[in-house]
Amino acid sequence: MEKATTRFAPSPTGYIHIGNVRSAIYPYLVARQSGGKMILRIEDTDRERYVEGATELIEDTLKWLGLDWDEGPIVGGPSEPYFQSERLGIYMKWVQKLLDSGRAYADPTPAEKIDEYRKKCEQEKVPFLYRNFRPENPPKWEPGMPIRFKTEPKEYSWTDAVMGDMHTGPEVLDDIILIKKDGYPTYNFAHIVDDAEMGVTHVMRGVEYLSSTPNYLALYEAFGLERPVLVSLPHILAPTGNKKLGKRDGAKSATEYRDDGVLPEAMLNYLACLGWNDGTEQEIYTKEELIKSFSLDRIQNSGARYDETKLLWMNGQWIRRIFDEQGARALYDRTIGFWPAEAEEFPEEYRVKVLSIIYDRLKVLSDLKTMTTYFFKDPEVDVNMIVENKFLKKMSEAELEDLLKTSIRELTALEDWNADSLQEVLNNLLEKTGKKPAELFSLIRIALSFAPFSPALNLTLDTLGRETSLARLNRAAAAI
RNA sequence: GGUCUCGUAGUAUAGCGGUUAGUACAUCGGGUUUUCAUCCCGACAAUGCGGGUUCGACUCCCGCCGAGAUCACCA
Repeated sequence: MEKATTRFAPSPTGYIHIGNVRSAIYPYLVARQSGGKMILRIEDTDRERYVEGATELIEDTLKWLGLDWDEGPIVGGPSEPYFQSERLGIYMKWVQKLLDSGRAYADPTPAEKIDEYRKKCEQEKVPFLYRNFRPENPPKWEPGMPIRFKTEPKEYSWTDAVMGDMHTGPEVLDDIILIKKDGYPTYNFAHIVDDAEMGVTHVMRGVEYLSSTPNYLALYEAFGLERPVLVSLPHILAPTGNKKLGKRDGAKSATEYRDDGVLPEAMLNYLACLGWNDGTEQEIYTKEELIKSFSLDRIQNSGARYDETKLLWMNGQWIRRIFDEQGARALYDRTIGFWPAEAEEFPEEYRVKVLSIIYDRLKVLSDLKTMTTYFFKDPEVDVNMIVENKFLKKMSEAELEDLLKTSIRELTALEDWNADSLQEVLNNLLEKTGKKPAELFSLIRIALSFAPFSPALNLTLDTLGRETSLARLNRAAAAI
């Protein structure tokens, strides 16, 4: 495969929400698959929408997901600078070529005049094409004047890697603005220049650019540039409605998911497989597997709906996978910052042990905060949880107290306190008391944790330790 | 309105003229000595509509309907 040079070229207008990060993932996969390069370019030509700090947010997101770039901010590269706002001279140089060859012109027409033309067309119900109102004798360009492309109406055919063969007539071509009156280039112009200068082979972007493609084709032609591979990425749709996912739908930033305890592996996996599949029934992919099996022609060509439930399911899968394949310690390293405050006072070994008995219940790492508190702090005794429990409510309070005391006695007698021996004691208790597991175990479980759920009883007892376990059971027995 | 794109279960998708239309999430049952979860088993559930072409159409063609994108000195 030819080495591909791809780029992710976001505008620093705020955080990038998950609907957008997929357009960073696919270029990355293409670049890595071919052994080529991935470029990060910041398209900051709109000074009004520019948001301070947005570039750092973008960089953070990419780094978190493990999408490293070979050229761009921080790492530099042969085509520096990678901020469009610092490349103004380059754009002027390119536009000058067009000015010289008569393929671009300075446009002195005031905005009001343009509005007038547009309204006139609306009234006459004909499409508004600026090229029909081109100034006859454009002046020599001077700062403060926009520069337009002088288009040649004609038909264009091209192949979009996702959408297939495309064809359009001359009616879609117009004299687009190349340089704005503030001296900054438009996206339409700047990305052509930058992609050419940076050797980009695959232009991957959202489908919203599909209809402007003929204008880009005209520009490539005017410059004598070879067309890159054009790739239109369908939108990710909001959970409801048929609109593309956006911040208004509450689309979170990738970093918010990170802060909730979604693993980057899961996020990458989910997003990559939203609207793409390799034809097999595989669901869980590592980054390496994605790089290996990704292909542009298997990208779906209709929008895909964002489904957070599936993301969370996938995150659970990844949590278990890391635990199973890399061990408790590896998963623990990912949980720093997600524990309840009280956990800090306990040794790390203890937290690892807690993690290893509850990890299969986690959907997101922040679940640790609510699910593990009773391992670090004595829970408040709530007798109602015992007497109203569906398995226990048929027993009298005296009976419950007696059952608990019997259990305490047997457990106290146990010298070697470990998961296996505890299970033996519990089994013996079952036999001795003639109770069902649902009854006996529920009672002990609640007396220990006063939580809606907890891990297997012997593991909970073992982790809590002999002293704490017995103290809690006694406390509960006294309260009944 | 012009131009372009899309249309398989609630969701994401497989399929590429002949299948009991497969898989995953979700939902609903059941199982694994308590709960929650994991895991396992099972159930429900789809080719937008109408015409062709063909022995045969989810698949090819046309029309309709529905959805989306775009028509900026925003990207």
